Amino acid sequence: MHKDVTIYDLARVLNLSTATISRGLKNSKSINKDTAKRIIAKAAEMGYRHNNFASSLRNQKTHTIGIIVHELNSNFITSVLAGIEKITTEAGFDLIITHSSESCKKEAANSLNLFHKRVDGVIASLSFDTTNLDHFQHFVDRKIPVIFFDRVEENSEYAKVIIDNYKSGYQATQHLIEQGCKKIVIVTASLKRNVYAQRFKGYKDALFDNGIIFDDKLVLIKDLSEKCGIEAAHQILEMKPMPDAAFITNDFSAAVCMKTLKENGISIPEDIAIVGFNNDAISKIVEPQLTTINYPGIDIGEIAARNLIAHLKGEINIAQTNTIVIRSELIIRKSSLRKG
Amino acid sequence: MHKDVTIYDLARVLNLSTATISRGLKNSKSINKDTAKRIIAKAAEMGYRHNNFASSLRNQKTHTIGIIVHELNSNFITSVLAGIEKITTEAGFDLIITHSSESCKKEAANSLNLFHKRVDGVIASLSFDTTNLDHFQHFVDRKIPVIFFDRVEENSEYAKVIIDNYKSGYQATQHLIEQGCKKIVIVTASLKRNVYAQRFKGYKDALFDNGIIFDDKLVLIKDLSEKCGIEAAHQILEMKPMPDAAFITNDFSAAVCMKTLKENGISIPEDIAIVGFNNDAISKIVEPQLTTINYPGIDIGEIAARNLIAHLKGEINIAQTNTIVIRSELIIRKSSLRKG
DNA sequence: TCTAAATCTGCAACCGATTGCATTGTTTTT
DNA sequence: AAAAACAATGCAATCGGTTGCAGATTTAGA
Repeated sequence: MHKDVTIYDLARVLNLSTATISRGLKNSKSINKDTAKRIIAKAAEMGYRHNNFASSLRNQKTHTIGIIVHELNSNFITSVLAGIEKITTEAGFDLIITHSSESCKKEAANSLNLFHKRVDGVIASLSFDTTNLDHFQHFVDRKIPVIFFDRVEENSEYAKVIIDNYKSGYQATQHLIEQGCKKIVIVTASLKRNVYAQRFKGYKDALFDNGIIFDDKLVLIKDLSEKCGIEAAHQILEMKPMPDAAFITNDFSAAVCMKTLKENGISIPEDIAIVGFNNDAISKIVEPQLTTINYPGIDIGEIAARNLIAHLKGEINIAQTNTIVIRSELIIRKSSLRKG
Repeated sequence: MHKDVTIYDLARVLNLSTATISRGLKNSKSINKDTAKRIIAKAAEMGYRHNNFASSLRNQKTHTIGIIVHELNSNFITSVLAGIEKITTEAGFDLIITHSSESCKKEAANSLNLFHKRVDGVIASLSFDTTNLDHFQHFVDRKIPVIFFDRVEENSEYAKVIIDNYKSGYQATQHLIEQGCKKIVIVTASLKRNVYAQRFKGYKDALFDNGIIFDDKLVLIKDLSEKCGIEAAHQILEMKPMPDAAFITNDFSAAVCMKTLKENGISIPEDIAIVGFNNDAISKIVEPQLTTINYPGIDIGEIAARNLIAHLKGEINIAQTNTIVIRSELIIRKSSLRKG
């Protein structure tokens, strides 16, 4: 096993100082071009690799951005990651991706881990059961920028990139009403999480604006898992009269729910119209295809990353740009089409 | 913005040497218990955080394991990650997760990045188009252990954790034959990748053992994307006579393919029986539910991580344990059931 | 030819934690 | 009471790269 080659080795072999080597390796303008070329060639020849620790220790910069997400297995999250990667790679930043499996405890552990790894900045989307942001405080104390996306804490001072969940919830509900639906169930998750709270608010307001009386027995708060979809279906089946529409704020749950309903002899959209949320791949595979809300993960990722990096370069201050709202849209498919 | 607290600060405040502080913080036995307690209390009070760089620089160890996977958005991968996390967290290792989006180039970049971050070990699953492992050579040169799982290079010297793809392919095909199928299409991906090559071999041998002549017009090599599922369906529809079974080596593609076939008036499993691979969530949602091969991601992740860590601790040498095979099983659902 | 400016390169301190060895003080043994 | 054993702490070098400043060399200008 050969030991690692260091700039000291290069300095010795090339008969130069470590200062010159260090500068030569990063093409500093104050180094003779030929010298720099020789240094780089010799470094390659000897298999030199830059030591991030030494340089991070010295620079107090890691050129690394930490990501905290609730889960990895959704189209939305992976497209956000793709967007983030595009921008950070261009800017020469590395990523450390962590996921909290919807657990606040794990989220806090990840946050601490990234803190210890001394990331230069953080991009995060909160877990289900996160109710406060104390575990991000260490970043604030050390002036390490944090941007949240999608799942955020609305009244916090942190920068955020989100979609208009209120509008989306309103649109989805309005669409169902326009299809002639009058008794609309909403299946969603903890209203403590902004995304669900806002969608719910949109739902409620759309009902009100159309003169439909809100009924809290039609609100099913669940965890949007597979089990949740099945349970929701059974609860819907037991309601008398049965609702004529369901707004389920997650495509996977919507798919499971639809399937369960169909197994019980219900026709979609004839007996009940369904709208999901996310435009996951599954929404195009279920039968009938699922009406849903599409929102561009890639753009959200790019914008979050771009702002974070601009902040790190001192070009902007994200503490000022508090909230960025990205467009989203209703995609109408068969699961909700009862007219024409 | 306050500067970071270091052991020098603690030493000054407590009137001790940095050596004592360092030892006290990690509860070294050679330190007076009371002193240690004072140190730890003061560290907490002053907001001291351990500097990983300084310590990694000194120790030449990062206590971090790098992960390279092709994609993040599959059940299988996320359960492998869960398994890895369980073990590494217990052992006090951190993870850096990277994904190569099925691109060998990106895989190489990730590998280099992890190398520069000086991970202590690597766990990887190859991308689609990776044809050689040169970009992992730097790890070998520096004696950094690498374990591959699932997507591996069969004839390499690296340690691997895999399932018996040959047996699974054989079982799937045998099952279709037992259902009375005679003309069985296989839809799969590049046969350069071990998993697909082995499944294909199992398919071929099962045909042979049952006296069915292999026909290479029934082999559709694709990329297992959404488009692929649609294309495969159309190719199947055009074959005369139409095949009575399809073994599609990925659940998502199988789902899309089934859907397309159904849209064209084909009944499943009556007209054509379908078997997928992976036991993804989608396999239970499509109609009819999809017969598939299940294999335990969690176990694969745990075993890979356990072996890697044991190697790092010097307990075993993974260079000797060349290949570990994990059980897998056929899960029979409606999509292939033509008999009783 | 002499000075001023420009171009290169080197010196040496620094980033923060670790650890073998030495030192000091305390307790036990004889 | 002196010697030996032990416990607790400190000294100082080390890991590898960076950078302000100074010094050396070359080039340009007068």
